[in-house]
Amino acid sequence: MSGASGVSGVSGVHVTTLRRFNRYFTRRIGVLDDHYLGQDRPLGEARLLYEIGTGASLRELRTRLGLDAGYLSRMVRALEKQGLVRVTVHPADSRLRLAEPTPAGRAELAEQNRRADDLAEGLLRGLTETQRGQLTEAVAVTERLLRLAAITVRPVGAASPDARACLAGYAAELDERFPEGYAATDLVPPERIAALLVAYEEERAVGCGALCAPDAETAEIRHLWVHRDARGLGLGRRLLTGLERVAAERGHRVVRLDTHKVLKEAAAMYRSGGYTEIPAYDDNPHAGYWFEKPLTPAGTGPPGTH
Amino acid sequence: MSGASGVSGVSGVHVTTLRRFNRYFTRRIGVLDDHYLGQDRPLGEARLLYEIGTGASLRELRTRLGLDAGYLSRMVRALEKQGLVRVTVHPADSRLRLAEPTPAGRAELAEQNRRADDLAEGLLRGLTETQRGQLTEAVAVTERLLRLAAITVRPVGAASPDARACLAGYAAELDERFPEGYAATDLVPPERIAALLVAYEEERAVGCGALCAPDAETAEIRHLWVHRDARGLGLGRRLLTGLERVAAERGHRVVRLDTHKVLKEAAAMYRSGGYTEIPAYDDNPHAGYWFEKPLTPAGTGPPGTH
DNA sequence: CATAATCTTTGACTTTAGTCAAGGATTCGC
DNA sequence: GCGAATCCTTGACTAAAGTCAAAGATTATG
Repeated sequence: MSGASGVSGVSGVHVTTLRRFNRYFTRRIGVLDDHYLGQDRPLGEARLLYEIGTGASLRELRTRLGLDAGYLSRMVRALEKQGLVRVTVHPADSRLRLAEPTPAGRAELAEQNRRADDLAEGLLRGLTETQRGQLTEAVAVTERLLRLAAITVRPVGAASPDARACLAGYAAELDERFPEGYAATDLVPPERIAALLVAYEEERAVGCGALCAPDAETAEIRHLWVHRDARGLGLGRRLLTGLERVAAERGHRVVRLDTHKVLKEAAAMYRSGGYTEIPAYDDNPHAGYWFEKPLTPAGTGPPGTH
Repeated sequence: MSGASGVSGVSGVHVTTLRRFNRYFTRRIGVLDDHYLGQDRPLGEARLLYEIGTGASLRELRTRLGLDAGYLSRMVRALEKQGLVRVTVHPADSRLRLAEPTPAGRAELAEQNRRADDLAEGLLRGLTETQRGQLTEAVAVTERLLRLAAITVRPVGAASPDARACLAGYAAELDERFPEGYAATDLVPPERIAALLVAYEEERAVGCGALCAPDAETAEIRHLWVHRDARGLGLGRRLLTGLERVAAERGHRVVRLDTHKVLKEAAAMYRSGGYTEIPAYDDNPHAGYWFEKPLTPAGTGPPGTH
């Protein structure tokens, strides 16, 4: 029916299988879901209540649900009239409104949840325990890969808000994990960052990696970090190879990096990514391993995803 | 958040994973899909055009899409006015109307298809070839298990339309596969069928199996069949065990069956299901193997899915 | 501190989606 | 061949979903 293989190099089998699944899934599960969750309530309101969850600003809801401001305003008002949510002014910015569920709203959310659980249970009840395990496994793999596929890695200014947010997240996490702690002042100052890549999952920054250029020959990778929510997807590796490509494009011939003794997974990733351990090249008090890897000149190999 | 494990015996991990996936998938893919496929057209019309495909009766469309008759009638009329479909009277039954796409409609369908392909390709492009393979595999397993979970097996009168349709499908297929052919008159007449199970996938009969009772001691399984579209799901086994349970409930102590030399897969399934080959117990000209299996009395073991 | 930008509300719409019931045209079942 | 059932159409609605623009209240910015 549809073309066997596009110019993109994506095989037609994959496209066909994914499309068939998509059709099947949205038709069967999506429909059920909408029908049961909404129950006596218009779907829009049910979804809105769900997204409000334990509380959210209208602005957030507007972008998350992609709704018109006027439409949202009215729906929130409707939920408020039904006694399901309470709307307050944001304490710091009084242009913003915050919506949070009342006890009645929470009860309704719990009921929504119960029904969704029932739905899932009903589905699984038709399978043997072995099959349930297989389904869970397959579903987890699917989700992981779909998420990974949706993440884009882009170069970003080192002083941009997304970059700062990621670096702050990085520092905060290291401060937790390092016995000696980690201060924001331990970060490389923006002006010494030669390039910075940020990974975006649906416009949300979920990881970063910086490149410094101590000299023309050598590049140094620093602050490679992936947000907790996006771990286990293979994103660290993607950021790493992305940084290597940038370094190669800029004419560097070798890339080096260090990592803390505590971060065993990181060290393992570097080793399996072609890095070899070398003697200390600086006196970074947080470093426990130093690695380097020769770069193949830019232009070799296929163009990567950007 | 949600209960760890319901009374149903379905573990909470499975429920949670499935729900999370459902949420993620419908939000991310479903939304995209609707948005792209519809384009300038209301979703309802786009979906209708899609379901019309190369042609379909309004009655079929109505049940497939679950629409109100009046609503459907008007939407079809709208598509007709836009020059996308043509409606004709069914040649055999002039109550029925057939809708088929005009060249313009076909062009629009092709465009829909192209966009859906693009969407899937765009998704897959973010993955390595290995990952694409993993995704395709995981997605296939998921679909297979979700389908299987949705199939119900019910006892049905041997003369009911569903039963007749299945038996006709069975006969037609055997006629194709047996070198000596198979006539509808080779089927067991309805009055000699003691019980008949039909498997339903969303109200469509996709498999059957009959039970005869030559004597109080012995039950005989016949006409076990699964529709092509529903093969590879493990449905044959489910019908088989269902029939065995019915036989046990009726007090039979042994169940027997035969199968054609050509149907190697069937023989393999019987063997792995606890059947042992025995000498011919009748002179069925189509039989090549004869099997039997002792039954454990009813009431033993957990109650099964009905 | 004026001006621009942001966030929300409100009024006035339109479009989509869907329901219900009456009735005409056929076909089925006895 | 007659009544029941089936399939479709039409009229008359309702509710949900969504759009657009104007305007009020704040907050950011040069």
